[in-house]
Amino acid sequence: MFLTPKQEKVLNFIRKRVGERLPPTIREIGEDLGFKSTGTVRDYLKALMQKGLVRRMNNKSRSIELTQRASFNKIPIIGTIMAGKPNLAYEEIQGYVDADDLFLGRLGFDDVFALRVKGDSMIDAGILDGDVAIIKKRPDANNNDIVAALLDNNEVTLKRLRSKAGKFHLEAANANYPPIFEEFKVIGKLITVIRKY
Amino acid sequence: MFLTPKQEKVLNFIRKRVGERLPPTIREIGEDLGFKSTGTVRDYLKALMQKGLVRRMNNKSRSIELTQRASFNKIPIIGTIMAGKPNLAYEEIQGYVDADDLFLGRLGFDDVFALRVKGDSMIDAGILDGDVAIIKKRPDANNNDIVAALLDNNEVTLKRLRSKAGKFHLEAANANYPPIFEEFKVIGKLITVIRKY
DNA sequence: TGACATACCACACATTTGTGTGGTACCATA
DNA sequence: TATGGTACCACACAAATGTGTGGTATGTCA
Repeated sequence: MFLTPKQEKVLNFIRKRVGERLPPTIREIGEDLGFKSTGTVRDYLKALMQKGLVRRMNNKSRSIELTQRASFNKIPIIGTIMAGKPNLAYEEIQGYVDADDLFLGRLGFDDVFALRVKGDSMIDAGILDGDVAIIKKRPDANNNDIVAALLDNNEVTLKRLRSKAGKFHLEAANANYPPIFEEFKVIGKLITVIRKY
Repeated sequence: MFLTPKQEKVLNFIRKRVGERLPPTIREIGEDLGFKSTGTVRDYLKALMQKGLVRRMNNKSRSIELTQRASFNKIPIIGTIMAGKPNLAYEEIQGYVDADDLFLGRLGFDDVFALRVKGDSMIDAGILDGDVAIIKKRPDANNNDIVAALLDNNEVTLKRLRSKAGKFHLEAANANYPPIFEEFKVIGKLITVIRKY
């Protein structure tokens, strides 16, 4: 029991539109797929809803939503690098990564900001000069978390938070940098690192 | 000449809605901000359009679009880590990173896929076990690019592409791994690394 | 055969949504 | 004083959009 070819086409059109910008109206779907009746489109939507791929709100224009399962922003994980025999024709897809999720997750943007990393003090943690560090404010940072911290001299630095005998200090991930015991304030916690080549 | 506080509020509401799911209707904007007339909202939209922050289509529901400049998927770069005196109240924003851009750029999804990195063979390039590697197919890979390559034994590996005397081979970024001189086929080029904490 | 799913259409109607005109009020600047 | 921007409202109307009923036709499964 899965999608009929026509249902698949309707779903793909919705995916496309949702991905591009706006979810389509019922008539827009009909136009694209060559249906002359809105009723036809509604029949398809009903089917897709019953199969759990689509959600809608009553009397709201363009309120079609893709469920997790049907969501477009997914990148196939073909294999784990260094092992396995991935098939590039996407026939051996192991699962999906939600692109949005991968990036920011379900966080709002309000308490998230980015810092471009400069320097090599975290190089042993795989954080390189030029990387973008996504930081979440309102820190519930714990021991061993990598945090952005504000130092007394007004510098912001990315370091690992360590506690020793009940007291916190900061550690670089590079033997050339000594630990920091001076006063600091944690301003956020590292949640994601992104590097573009 | 920039935004009045009220205009800012309208823009922020639009940002929020666009980011969440659907661009709002004119009446939805009015409801949220306490305007009793659709005309009021249209006045604001007109102002935002004139300032180049918003685009719309005629007679299309929910067709409000944020322009590049006002786009929501932007994360402020407050400062460069390890230097500068960033103000967390977002008053010293140096620029913006487009979140979409940061992530995949304007690539389609067709020729992009993800691999989860396993192992430590690229650790000196700051690519750690568990990272997600975004790979672009149709490789125009050059010397020194990091590539996903298919080996003769059907394994896929992430390595740096090197040419020596007109011949290509693969190098790990970890002294414990010897270079690979056997046959291989480049299947894609590393364009982005993402790490979630 | 009956029941049920797929695969459509026509068409009326309700509701939502966008458009447009005209108005009031305040404040700054020329 | 006039002009123009900001900051609203009321209300009518048009257009887009969603809802719903009732059809036809085809095929499959029991």
